[in-house]
Amino acid sequence: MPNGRLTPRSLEELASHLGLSVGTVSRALNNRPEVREETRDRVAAAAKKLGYVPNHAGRSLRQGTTQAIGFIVNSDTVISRNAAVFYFELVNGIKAELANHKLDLVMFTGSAGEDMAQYAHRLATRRIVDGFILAETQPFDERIAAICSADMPLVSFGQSNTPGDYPWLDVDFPGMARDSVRRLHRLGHSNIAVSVGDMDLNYVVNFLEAYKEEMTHLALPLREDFIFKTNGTLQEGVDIAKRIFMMPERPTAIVNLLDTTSVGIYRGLEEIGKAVGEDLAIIGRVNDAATGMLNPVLTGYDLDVHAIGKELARLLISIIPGYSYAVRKPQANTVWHMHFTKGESDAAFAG
Amino acid sequence: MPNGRLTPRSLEELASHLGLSVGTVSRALNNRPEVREETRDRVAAAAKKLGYVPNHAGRSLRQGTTQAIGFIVNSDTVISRNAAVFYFELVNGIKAELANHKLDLVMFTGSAGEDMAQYAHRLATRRIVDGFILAETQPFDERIAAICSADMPLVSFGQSNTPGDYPWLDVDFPGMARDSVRRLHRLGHSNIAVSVGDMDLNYVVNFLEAYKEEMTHLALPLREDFIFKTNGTLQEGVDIAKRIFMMPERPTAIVNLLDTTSVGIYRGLEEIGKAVGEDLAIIGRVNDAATGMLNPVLTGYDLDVHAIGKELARLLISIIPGYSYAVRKPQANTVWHMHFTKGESDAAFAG
DNA sequence: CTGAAAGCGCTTACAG
DNA sequence: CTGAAAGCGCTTACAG
Repeated sequence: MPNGRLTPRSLEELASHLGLSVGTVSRALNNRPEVREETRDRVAAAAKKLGYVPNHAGRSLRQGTTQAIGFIVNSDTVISRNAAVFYFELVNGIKAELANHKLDLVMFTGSAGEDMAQYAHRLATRRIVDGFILAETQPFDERIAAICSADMPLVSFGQSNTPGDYPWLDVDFPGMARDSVRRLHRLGHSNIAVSVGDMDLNYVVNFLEAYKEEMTHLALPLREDFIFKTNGTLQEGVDIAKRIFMMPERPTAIVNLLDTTSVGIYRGLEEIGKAVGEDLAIIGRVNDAATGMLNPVLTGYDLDVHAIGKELARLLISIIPGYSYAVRKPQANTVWHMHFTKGESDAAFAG
Repeated sequence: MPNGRLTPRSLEELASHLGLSVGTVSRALNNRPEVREETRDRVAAAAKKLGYVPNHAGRSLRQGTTQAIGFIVNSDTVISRNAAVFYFELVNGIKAELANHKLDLVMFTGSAGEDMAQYAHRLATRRIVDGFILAETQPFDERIAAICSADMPLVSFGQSNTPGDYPWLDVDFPGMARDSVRRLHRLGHSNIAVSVGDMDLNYVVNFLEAYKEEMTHLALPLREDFIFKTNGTLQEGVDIAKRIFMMPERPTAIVNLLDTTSVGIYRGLEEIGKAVGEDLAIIGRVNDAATGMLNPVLTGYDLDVHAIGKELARLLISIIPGYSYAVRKPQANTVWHMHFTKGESDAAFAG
């Protein structure tokens, strides 16, 4: 290589080192059938030994493809900071699947004060990746419009009302709301409260809607003061517990959408000397890291986040042109069901 | 645009739409002084209206630059999952600074079973970004060698013994260890324990080393069973608390490197009916999300993570060729001091 | 002030 | 089976 460098910076350098043309070297590296086996081996050995890696921009420009997938997530709100662990796990799942197709994952985090729609548009039109997985969908989500209008393959994690030709995968949070209300109702509870997070997020809206529907359907009291809105901090959970026991007609059960709220409520009840279960039945999201240590054991719903990541990646691959070899029938619009575990926090109504 | 598309896919399309040459349009978009103001305005208006964004591969290939920075972090270990929130906040800080230079940030997360050195080598040689910020350095870190050998600008968050021409920023965890031991010693404690995380990480090693040095220096007992190693789960913190009170000659104080360990110890002490402070003095990492709710208030050290992110970005920019306009004297090798807050968890030795 | 042309590093029809 | 050449979308000396 020039000036004593070990690693070739271009095919040109590698080719001249081998006494071959760039075309042949390129074909060899890409395992084209037409190249002689001996040549292929020689090229592969040299590339490996010298540490040659194709220049990304060159390949990308020529092929119109980048061999990478983008994952877009916000990083500024309190909600997403609580969700940080969740997203790291999701990313691991996505990567596990992408690795089968030699695709890389890059993560784009939007931050405070940034116009996410504009950011998404820039990412999409720059063609920096071959497709996007988009998290934290909103009821109307301009990021989706931006990506679709750039004709980029897209899978959204969470539904949205924004129209477009993209598959989504959504967790069945409405099912969690309905089942929880029914279960508590069967246990004799009528005054069933709910706590939710940021109402800008589509899944939060849907969860709350399902709660209301089920309460109405069972002719249970639907009261504004039984609906607690939080930003997902522990402290808010503590406060909810305390507030509940200052209400003249208080809820005897609560369903929490966010795991941190459940943890906070446990703590709040302890502070005011009330018992989880007997004094307030709780159903929530179960999750080793956050609620795994709660005592009594939290009754609720958990998710195999890693598996969700893999499925999102599969969905995306199925719609990226050029990966049709990998296409099982594109299973658009997947509803992902949650897994219920009976714990000790949902005692029967004490009367 | 061809076939009714609104957004031009190339300069060529935009230029012919405007009746100009690609060269002129390119110069106008890049605000070159030589283009006539009227032309520049006309081009800018059309680009904005039609939503033109330059193709990334084309620009990158020509300029040899990508206008993006990479942030590399692991995502598989328990430690990093605890650190997820930390890294999201760090990323926000990095982005805030990069935005001043019109640089994007992309995050690369390594996952289980992946050879990180190989991954780093691939990223670096592919020239997918203009420089890297590397987190979670190890005492010997092959990722650093891989990036340096590809001549990519690099800043490491945390020192490493791996040689190379790169600046680092390291938090003064050794200072935390020394100061904590001294403080507890002044309060009358001799049996001072310590808890640490993954010994593969450089900062953990350095923290422990400093603890040992200070204990030795003050002629305090340096015992293997006073050193607790954890993976950073709450449960391990709980267990540490319980184990301590089963020891024949037990520590009367402990310094925790990980915030989750402090939270776990509080909980463990409560379970066995011991009091934070009186029964066991605790100094730890203070951090709103994890330890903000502890009662009594945790004495310890906190970090302005957002500011660290900004500083890392500044360091990196100062060494990227072409950004010399932004160079304040490159302040390599920054030791970042922690901020101490007196709480209520470090009571004096009770005798 | 603008246009025509070269060239960044690849891949891939097209010849041979 | 291999080489020579075109072209992906940009930027930038070089002319005019």
